Amino acid sequence: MANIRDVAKAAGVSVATVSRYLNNKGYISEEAKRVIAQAVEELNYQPSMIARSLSTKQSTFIGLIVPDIVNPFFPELARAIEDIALAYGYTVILCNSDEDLEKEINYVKTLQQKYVAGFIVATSHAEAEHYIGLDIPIVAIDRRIHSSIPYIATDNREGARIGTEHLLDSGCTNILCMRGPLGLGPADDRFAGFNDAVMGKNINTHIIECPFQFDVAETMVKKVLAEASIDGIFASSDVTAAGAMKAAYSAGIHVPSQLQIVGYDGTMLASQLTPGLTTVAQDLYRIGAMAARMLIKLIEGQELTEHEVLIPAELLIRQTTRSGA
Amino acid sequence: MANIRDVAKAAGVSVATVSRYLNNKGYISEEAKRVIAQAVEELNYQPSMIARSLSTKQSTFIGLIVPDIVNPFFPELARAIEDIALAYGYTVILCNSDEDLEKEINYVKTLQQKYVAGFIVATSHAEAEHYIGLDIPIVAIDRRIHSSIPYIATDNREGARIGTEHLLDSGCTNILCMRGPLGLGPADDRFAGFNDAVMGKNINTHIIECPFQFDVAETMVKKVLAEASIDGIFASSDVTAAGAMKAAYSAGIHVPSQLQIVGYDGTMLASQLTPGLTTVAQDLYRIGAMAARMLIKLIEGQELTEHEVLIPAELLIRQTTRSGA
DNA sequence: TCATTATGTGTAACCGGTACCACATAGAAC
DNA sequence: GTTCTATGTGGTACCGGTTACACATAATGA
Repeated sequence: MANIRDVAKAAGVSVATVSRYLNNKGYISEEAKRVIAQAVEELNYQPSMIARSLSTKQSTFIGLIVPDIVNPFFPELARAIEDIALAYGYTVILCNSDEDLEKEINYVKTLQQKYVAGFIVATSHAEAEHYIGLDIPIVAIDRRIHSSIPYIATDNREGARIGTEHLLDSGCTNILCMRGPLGLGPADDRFAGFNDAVMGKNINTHIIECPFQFDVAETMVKKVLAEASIDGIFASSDVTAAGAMKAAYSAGIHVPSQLQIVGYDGTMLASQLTPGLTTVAQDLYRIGAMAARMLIKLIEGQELTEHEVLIPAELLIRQTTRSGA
Repeated sequence: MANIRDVAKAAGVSVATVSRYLNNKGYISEEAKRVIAQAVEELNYQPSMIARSLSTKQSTFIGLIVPDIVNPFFPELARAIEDIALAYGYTVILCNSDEDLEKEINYVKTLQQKYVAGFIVATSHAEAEHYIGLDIPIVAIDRRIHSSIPYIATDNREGARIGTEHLLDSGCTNILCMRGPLGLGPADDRFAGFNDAVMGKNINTHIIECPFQFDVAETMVKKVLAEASIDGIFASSDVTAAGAMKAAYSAGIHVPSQLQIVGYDGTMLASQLTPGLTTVAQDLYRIGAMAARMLIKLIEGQELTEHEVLIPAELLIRQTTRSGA
């Protein structure tokens, strides 16, 4: 592969001129532009990003840290981030942390060695120290890491309130709330939103804490349905809602006539279930895209206009609730 | 950040010695090891992979090109690849091609500039020229690119045969085959497997060509169900099977008592549907992991023992077919 | 007319590693 | 005693870019 000196020689100019040409920096005559362009063409020259990175100490890699890309919540985020990154000339490095702090720290370290320009982090365990010390731009998605780190998420509390309200409007009076893990920001927020909705109303509520896992959700809900009479479920993710649907099916309980279910996230999964899952949709693409844009701004030294952004959620009424049937 | 010269100075040795120490190459005295290790520790030194890459013209980046990470087939692959890559010290760059040739070529170009060590490609359009000319290791997943490029996939023909056979065994006699796009390797193979199974049997078959998209599948199946009497569907992906389930539900056709459905892929989606989707499972993790291992072998200059690997598929019987009900 | 500024280009140090080569020493082999 | 080999270390060119600085020349302003 040709390098910049080959191009300079072929064009009959110095490497500095070629470099200026490539970066649109400083003065270059039209004539120089012409001959360089021709040389670049002839040699099929492509500048080495590695060499450029070494010299400028900058790079065009963005590290994306997610708990597990297999969770349907994350591919949509990743997709958005990748789209924006591509548009701005960045590439995305995929990291699965498995919610494992050590793995996460390790990743950050490794990627620093590789001069990543910044991180988008969709996982965290309050152990913010590992991030705030870094002199690399970071944007947090979904879960807040630290007040100093820009943060983008859905307005989970309001979203959960809307979703629960929908169950209420559809006539549910015995509601099971499948809240997410205690201490996990978004899960806590959604639970708060659920409470906002039922508070003061004459509603029987059952609360269970359930991880964002299909199997566990199915098992837990099966048990609850056997013991209590429930006519509505607010699940704090689509995956756990899917588990609840399965449990209802096994128990011979018809959805939505006997039991109504509202999920959360608005992933593909929700739309592909039968019956279609009514869900509180996060605008995942918008969140991802916005995070990517913010990160790139930070990387390129621009000021952020907003430090924390809450995106409104939208209720997608489908067939697991009666108004959608 | 400290560099290798700082370490050398602190340890009172030359950079060459430090470099040898870091790479476990050549002779180093125990004493030298000790002082260098100490200096590394003190300075919290981390070698720059960028500089190393520039010098060695190698890197530890693997480019993963998929059509769309949002398709539930790919996250599981990506996950496996990432796991293996991490274990061997590589990092994965995520690229969504959208089946767009230009985008794909562009990606390859960009990543070459960034010195990726190799590609794992899960997308292709027979336009293999863009890959075979590259002097970078490539491994193809799922879809064959060219005979010169190592290829790993499920034994789709046999998998489809097993899946179809299962419908036959469960008593279906009017079977709809939702084949994937014509000309797409795995889709053609699966269709061949379907034919292998029904050939010579006294079965009515209906064939439709259906892209791997939920909505399209739902619409197409709705139409077929309205016009013909079908008691079994072989879908060549879980996503399209999910679409078929939805169509049956809308038409008031009960699964599996009136209509049995077999999907293909064995993604999470299949297990999360209600009723659970009987599906021909690809061992996605194994495929991804194997592809990653093969690629790393190639990158590191080792010989490949196998050039093409077909992984057997496994039938997962769940509740959309009667033997699983 | 002379100083100043805008325009244009080249030289070479630098980013942080790698690795070739020279060189030193010590023990083994002859 | 000399040669050979194994062991250990250092100097420095090189990878392919960027950019500070020096140095031109032409145009502008006082």
